[in-house]
Amino acid sequence: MIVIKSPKLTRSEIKRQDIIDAACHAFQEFGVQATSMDKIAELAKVSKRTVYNHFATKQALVVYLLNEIRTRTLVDVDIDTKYDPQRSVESQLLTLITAEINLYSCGHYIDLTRMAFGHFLYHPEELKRELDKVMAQETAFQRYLRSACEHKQLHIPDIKFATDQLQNLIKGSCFWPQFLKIEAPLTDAKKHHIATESAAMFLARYSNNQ
Amino acid sequence: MIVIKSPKLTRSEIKRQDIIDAACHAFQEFGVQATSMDKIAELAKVSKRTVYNHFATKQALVVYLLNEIRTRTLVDVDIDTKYDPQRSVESQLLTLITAEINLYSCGHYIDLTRMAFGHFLYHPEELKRELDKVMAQETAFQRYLRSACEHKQLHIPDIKFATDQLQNLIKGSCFWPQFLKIEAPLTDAKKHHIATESAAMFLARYSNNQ
DNA sequence: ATAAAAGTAAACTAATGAGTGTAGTTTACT
DNA sequence: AGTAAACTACACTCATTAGTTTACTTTTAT
Repeated sequence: MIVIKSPKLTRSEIKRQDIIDAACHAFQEFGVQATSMDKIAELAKVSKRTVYNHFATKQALVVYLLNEIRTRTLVDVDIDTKYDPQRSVESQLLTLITAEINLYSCGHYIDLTRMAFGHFLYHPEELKRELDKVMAQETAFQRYLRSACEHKQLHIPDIKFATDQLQNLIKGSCFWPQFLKIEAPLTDAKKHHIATESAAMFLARYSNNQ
Repeated sequence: MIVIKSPKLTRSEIKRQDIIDAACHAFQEFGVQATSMDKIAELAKVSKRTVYNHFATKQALVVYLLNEIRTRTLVDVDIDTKYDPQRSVESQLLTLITAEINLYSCGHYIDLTRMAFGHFLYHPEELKRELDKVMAQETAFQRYLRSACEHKQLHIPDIKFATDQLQNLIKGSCFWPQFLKIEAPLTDAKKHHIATESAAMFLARYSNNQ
């Protein structure tokens, strides 16, 4: 369960935080639709009126959380994305893949996505808009692959497509099963296995060596 | 939109079918929660009481549809899954992949999954149970890969894992984007491209030749 | 032709949920 | 200490929804 916190202390802000935590928790567990404002007030141990003092409508609360979520999750994106001649491509790719897997595994990412999902599944236009904002930054792989191609370490005719392939390999094992809660969280051993195997398959296809 | 039909003719059965169609349609479009029984009656052009004559509760209607869906979607699974020495592995793999892609692309599959999803996203235990029923039959790839390994055409240490990898490559491009309605339906050219590239990557990793 | 089976419209219950209004209490700040 | 801002409990409105009841009509099958 994700919990959004910041270190301040007035009573009003504490209450507000309690509301946010409760909403976050409940939305993730039961979905937005199935969570009433009364329930949130009860969970936050706050009067219903206070909830409405902080968030004029339920929709406002949902929107606030979704924005908060996007800004909080997009912090970790800046890894080095240039090919480094000192290290093997395989090793560098593994680093990137591992970072991606860890993003998915921290729990936050999944929980947040679950919440966003419940809200957006039947609002595809809104979803697309939000997703486009994210997409702009989701190109760490792409940048690295382009760089490695320029150094003749990889041979990739269509970098966007190859990026998708690699991401599909990872998400299919690390993201979706967790998202659907049909599999237990991955152990480090499994994560490592998936990372090396994904890299191996990708390099088998696109490596320039031999 | 999926429509479940069978060719009979009493008035009662026509009405029943209208209800089922309407429910199917509405559940897929708006989600189960957001669709009221009144709405279904209205869409089916049937009195509310008639809905309740056919389905005692909303839950019963949902359950009926989900079962219907499972049995209807699982028809197409029986393709030949043995390695055929007369044809190349690549060609055979392409056949299987194409069949899988077509399953995802027929629209039915996606729509049905969307509906099931809205229902199951916050009922993980139920989801797992349903999924297990499906899993038992989702091994067409697995059977073929095992067969090809026995004929020394492929070298795969972990067949289950490799199957997942292949399926992830396909689903990531053909299923999830459609499911989320963030991409237009695939053209035949795109489908073919994804199929050949998935096969190419898979074989680059696991082929025994060379 | 007629009776049983199935459909209809419309009014109903009971519950839930979003959001408001109010009168009184607690907290924070000067 | 005193005031404004924020919190509380609680009663309220209004809309929606699952499911029922009733009195009546249409279909179907003998």
